[in-house]
Amino acid sequence: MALSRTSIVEAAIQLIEREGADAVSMRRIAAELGVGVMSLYNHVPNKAAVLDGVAEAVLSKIEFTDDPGAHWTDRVRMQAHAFRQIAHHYPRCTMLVVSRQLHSTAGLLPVERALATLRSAGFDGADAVRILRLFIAFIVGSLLREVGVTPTFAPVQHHTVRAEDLDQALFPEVSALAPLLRSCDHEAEFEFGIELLIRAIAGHLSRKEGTP
Amino acid sequence: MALSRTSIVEAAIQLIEREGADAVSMRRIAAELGVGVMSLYNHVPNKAAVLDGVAEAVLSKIEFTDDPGAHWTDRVRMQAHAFRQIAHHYPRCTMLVVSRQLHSTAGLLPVERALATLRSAGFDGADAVRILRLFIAFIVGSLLREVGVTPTFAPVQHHTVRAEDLDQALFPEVSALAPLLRSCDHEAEFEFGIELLIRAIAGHLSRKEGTP
DNA sequence: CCGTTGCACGTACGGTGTACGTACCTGGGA
DNA sequence: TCCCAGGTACGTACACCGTACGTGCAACGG
Repeated sequence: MALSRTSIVEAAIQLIEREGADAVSMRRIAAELGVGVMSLYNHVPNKAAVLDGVAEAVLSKIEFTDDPGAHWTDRVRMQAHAFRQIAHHYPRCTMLVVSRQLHSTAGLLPVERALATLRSAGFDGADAVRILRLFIAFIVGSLLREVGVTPTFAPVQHHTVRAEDLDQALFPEVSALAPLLRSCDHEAEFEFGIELLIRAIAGHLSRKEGTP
Repeated sequence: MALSRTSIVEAAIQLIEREGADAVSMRRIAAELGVGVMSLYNHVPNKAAVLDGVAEAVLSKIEFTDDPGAHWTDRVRMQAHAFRQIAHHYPRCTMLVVSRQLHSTAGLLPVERALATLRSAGFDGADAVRILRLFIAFIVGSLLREVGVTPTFAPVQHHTVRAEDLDQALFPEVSALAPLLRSCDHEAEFEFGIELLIRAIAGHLSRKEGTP
């Protein structure tokens, strides 16, 4: 396969998913492609550009199956889940996506869809932007926890601290709720948050249109 | 000053805040302290431990002025803002705090306070944990946007894309709301999100206790 | 036919984390 | 008092990193 920007980015993605973000180096990418290190620089200005490309590529793989006829709450649900699904397909790359601010138009399509949905629901421009930012903050924060819990597919990774060696007098609630804190059904947590947010902004909407 | 783990971590914090996370290296830290590189390893096992120490130290500087007598909504507000204030004092380090999962008890005190507040408000254990995770996700996501917008205190950093070179036919909403998207009053956005979340969980609570 | 252009490549430089061996200085027993 | 054991600071060395630079080859337009 001919060397190209996209083939380099693709190799970087596979390398990240296989061995983690720390393993990414120009030399490793070149070896992956069976090519000299400096040949990469004929297609890519520097390493940062490769990482930008990774974020852009992953982001553009979100599958939006938007149905403009559905109720806006269902559309919001769909878009949130579509955004979240990339974290399952590319868990290691997700950290890159959320921790780099991108300079391309790749991230604009989700934004456009979301704003259109919110506007069609009846929110004015300012509220639509605010609410979009609220959802993005929640989704990004959730993804960060999910991928942080699998830093290197570590076997069992004792969540933070062993239960028995924390002072029950100093942390009564934490030790009482330790089992709940240790385990986390990410799917259910995400669902809970999204549903609560949707209800909240629905209330925000009806409150603005004139309290019923 | 005698070399020690805390002095090394403190030097790392100041270095990060002054020159950014990329500038952090064991050699730079040693130079900062006027000391040989390998002397650091008498007090710290490796670089990752230094970064863990930075996250732990920054997190432990949160000032909680919790008033157990206040209404639980006010206590939640206070704790959320206390958490957020570290992003203002240590913007560059914040990225480290949110992108590393920590293995110490430093992060447990905020968790304990939050759980106690939620329990006193009437939530059961499972809901308290869920709601705490919801708030953390929102706060972390918000901080990530705030610090991401000032990656290196860049002068004006054209937010994502210049307004004029995006296709208004492809992105009608984005281009129409461009001014709103470009500027962001982080304080106001955070306030909006927190208030909406508090109202939402208050509704969640009254709905569980028996709909009024 | 020749010149230009573009791509793959090797070498080299400064920087990184850290394993290892060495020297000092200090404290406690003989 | 002597002596030595341990902790601390240090220098050297190695493998790896990103990438600036110069070289050779193959394709193509004149």
